Amino acid sequence: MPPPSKAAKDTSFKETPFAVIKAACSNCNLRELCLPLGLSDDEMTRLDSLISVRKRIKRGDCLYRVGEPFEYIYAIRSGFFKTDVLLEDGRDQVTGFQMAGELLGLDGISTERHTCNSVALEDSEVCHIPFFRLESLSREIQTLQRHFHKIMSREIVRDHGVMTLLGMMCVEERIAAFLLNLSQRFTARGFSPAEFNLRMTREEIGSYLGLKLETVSRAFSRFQEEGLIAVQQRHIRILDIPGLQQIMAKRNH
Amino acid sequence: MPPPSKAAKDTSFKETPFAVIKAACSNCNLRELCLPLGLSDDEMTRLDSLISVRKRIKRGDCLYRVGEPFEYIYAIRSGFFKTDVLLEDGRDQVTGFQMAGELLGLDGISTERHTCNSVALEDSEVCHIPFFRLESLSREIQTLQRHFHKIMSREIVRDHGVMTLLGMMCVEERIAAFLLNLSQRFTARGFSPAEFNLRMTREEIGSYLGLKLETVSRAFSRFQEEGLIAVQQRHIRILDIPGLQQIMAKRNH
DNA sequence: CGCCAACTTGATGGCTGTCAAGTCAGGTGG
DNA sequence: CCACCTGACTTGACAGCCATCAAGTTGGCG
Repeated sequence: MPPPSKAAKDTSFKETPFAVIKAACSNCNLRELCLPLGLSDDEMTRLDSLISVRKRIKRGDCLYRVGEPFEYIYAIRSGFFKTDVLLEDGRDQVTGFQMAGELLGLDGISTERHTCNSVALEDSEVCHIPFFRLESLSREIQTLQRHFHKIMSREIVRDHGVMTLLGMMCVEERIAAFLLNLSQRFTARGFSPAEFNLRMTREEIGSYLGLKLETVSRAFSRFQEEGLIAVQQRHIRILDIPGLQQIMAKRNH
Repeated sequence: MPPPSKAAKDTSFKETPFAVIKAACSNCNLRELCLPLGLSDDEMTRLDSLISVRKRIKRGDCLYRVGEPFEYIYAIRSGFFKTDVLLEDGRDQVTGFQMAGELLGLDGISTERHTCNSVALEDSEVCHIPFFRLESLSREIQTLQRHFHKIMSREIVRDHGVMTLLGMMCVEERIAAFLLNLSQRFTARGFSPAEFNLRMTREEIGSYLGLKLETVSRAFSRFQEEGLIAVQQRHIRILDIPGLQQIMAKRNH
């Protein structure tokens, strides 16, 4: 395998004079979203020194699986993931979609084994952060400790949001919430809030939202008829963000 | 307000010669379930010194509310709580039920404001743990740090479980899962696995499980007809634990 | 060009929500 | 002590939403 370089997937190699930039937090454009948020240059260097491994994950491959020993927290450098859990009878549920700058693997801390599968939905790159060394470092760097705790807490709050979505929202509310959430996260990464490509199938969206794929498809079609969005396969244009927000605000009963 | 003492609610004062035992982790019978797990005597004393306040919460009162500044993590010393979130239109959802030895308030770390309400479902007693001092101490005591991280991670895993429950289980599976979970948690606290009183209404159970109260009631009645449980208002006797487990194991489709 | 996975759309049925009426248990005041 | 009241719970009838089943369409890729 060739050594990974930041520009490996760019078509315009000439625009990147430093083709073999060492991937590091300090020169990562996600540092304001990811773990290093708020660290001084010196502290960031110390965090960098933990991260010995950065790995490519091909679309469809697993980053980790249920039951595997837990050792690393993973930071997504580029790409897109889903996590899912399987019931013994074969049914499975997507528990989240993760994008660049977000952390994977927090579920494994509790039992020191992973409790879900993490699958790349497109070719991706992740930083391996040895968890026990991260704990050591966060005993020394208060800012790092605080930020890590906030990330874990944010995950809990996010899960509560999904629980309310699954517990009391109707189809249209779930889909609107899903689209607005994606839009917001793309925006935070410097992409368009109104136009993006879905990385997941209708079935995966449905699994995440507690719906069947046909129901997801129908909701997209209905939103399109109403002029809220334009859908073409996985390409989404949001035409009326306030309209989507209103769907969630109005009580249907 | 009189200083709380461990025996204050006992009817048999004569059996407790030390009527004003200082409530402390080191003499708390929940220390193996709660935050101090694995600490040495010395370390436990240091944790004790953080916990200046222990407070009674009356049934129906809030421990904290959405939007309040976050300052403490709370350990339940006795009693029973629910957490819930409100949507702007008035709908609300129970996100969890907490019992003795469990922590409350982890949701607040992320934004330093609470994101849910915590309500006592019976007269309860909680230890107030100043979070920022807990962070300091966990920078010094590795065992405490590790255990706190495990508790947060466990909360994430628990939430994933609720998401699968809400996303793909039918009514009977949800109710069976709910009863088995309660049974297991009562057992861990030295109570009967098969017989207990529910602290919450049918409506609160339904809200937690994404169902209406009538649906919960009907499911209880059906389980009773099938000889799986005996229900009388809030008193539950589980007659056939394997039977309940089977409901979750068999794929209905 | 043809295949296949992903997606769309329609028809139908079942589960669970909704509405309504009635029961039960606990607490209060006469 | 009993009547009454209230909140919680149970049960039935019905309806609506979403799952299911089925058939067709689209787009990517070998």
